[in-house]
Amino acid sequence: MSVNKGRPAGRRGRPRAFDVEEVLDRALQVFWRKGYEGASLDDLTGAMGISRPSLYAAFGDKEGLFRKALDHYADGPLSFTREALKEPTARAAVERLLLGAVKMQADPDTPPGCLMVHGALACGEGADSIRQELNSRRAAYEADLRRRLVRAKAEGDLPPDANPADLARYFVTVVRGMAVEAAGGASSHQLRRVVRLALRAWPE
Amino acid sequence: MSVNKGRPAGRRGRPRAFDVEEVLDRALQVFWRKGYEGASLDDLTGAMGISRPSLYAAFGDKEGLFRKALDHYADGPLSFTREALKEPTARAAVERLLLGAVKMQADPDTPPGCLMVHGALACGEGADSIRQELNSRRAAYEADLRRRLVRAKAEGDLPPDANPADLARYFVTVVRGMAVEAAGGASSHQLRRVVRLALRAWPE
DNA sequence: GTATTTTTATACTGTGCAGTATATTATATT
DNA sequence: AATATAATATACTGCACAGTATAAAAATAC
Repeated sequence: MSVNKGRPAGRRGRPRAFDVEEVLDRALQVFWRKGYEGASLDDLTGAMGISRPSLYAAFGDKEGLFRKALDHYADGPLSFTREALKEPTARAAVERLLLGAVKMQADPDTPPGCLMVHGALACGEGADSIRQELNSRRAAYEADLRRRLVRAKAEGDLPPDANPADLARYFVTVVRGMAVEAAGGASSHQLRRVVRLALRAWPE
Repeated sequence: MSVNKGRPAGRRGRPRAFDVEEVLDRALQVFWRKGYEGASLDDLTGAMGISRPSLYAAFGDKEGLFRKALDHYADGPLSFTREALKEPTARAAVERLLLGAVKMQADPDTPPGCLMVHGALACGEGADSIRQELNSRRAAYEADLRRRLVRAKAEGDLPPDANPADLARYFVTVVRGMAVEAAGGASSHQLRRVVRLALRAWPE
């Protein structure tokens, strides 16, 4: 209990015995598997390997911890979305987005499904601010895709009669449906076949 | 408190002061809006207008009540699925299935989304039997659609290279994605545009 | 070495939960 | 009318939960 991992000198007092990013990752796994309200503080502290007061000192409260875990999720498992949208063609971007979603949602090393879908639905009325946060984050991902498709249309990468807003909503709807299926036990093989069919809606 | 609505003679003792189907419908609304674990017994008894012991006497326990509410859901809001599959062509059946799902999920008179999707995700590990029940019920709906598409293929109503299992999974995935979107506030107008695109995957 | 500051360990608090015990009320039977 | 039976109303039980108070431990500052 005297590790003091590369902390800047000048910080007085007893040093933290844990690495914030590491325990955040453990917390993310718990929230991902159980949802916001389904994850109890005993679940969280048990998986994180820290005590309750340590958690509160480092993250504020359960909601603060969840928001930090959400950021961690966006920067880690969900980072493929940013990369996907950089593909040169809209078609390639969407294909990579869908297949990336499959890979993430059915990855055997992480809980099945999607934290944002699971979290938003598995969330009573008491945690309304959490639900709003998740809704707005999901809306932001849809908006990113929509902007990418608007750009594609301007570039002639999509036919003139294509509707970027409708297409974006359709594809994120498929992604969220796959999250439900993955949470129910669907395999990545099955979901890839869903992707293949979903892409047949592509405007040619 | 002495209504005694058409109960068969010979039932001794104080008669029920409530109608079972009616309070079941109230319970369904609560579960639909809040999920299985999110619905407390105070929520339920409050909406149903009956006392706690009456609930336990009539439905066993919370899980028993939920299962009865699920049956009520299948017989009511979800009954359109049986009708949809009776359409003469597979294409018409799927179209009616998707549009019926939109109507149900975005009906302003009922909670948004789908009880089975919401219930399965908003369900901690404590209620594992509930989750399994919902998973198997959802699988049953997918199987119904698959059988309808297998029949269509045998009748020449689908091309020989069409894959009924893949198509069924794809369309139920879209339906579940729409349930997530509806729970997040999507309108029926928006969801109908999703349906229009989803149907472009239809094998011609 | 002593004081100061921050983290940690343990144990607690109040609240909401599902389920139940007890007593009362309303009906049918006799 | 008296009795048996089933449903209701009220209040309770034990438990899990998020959050916290208190004191001990581990580091820096002087």
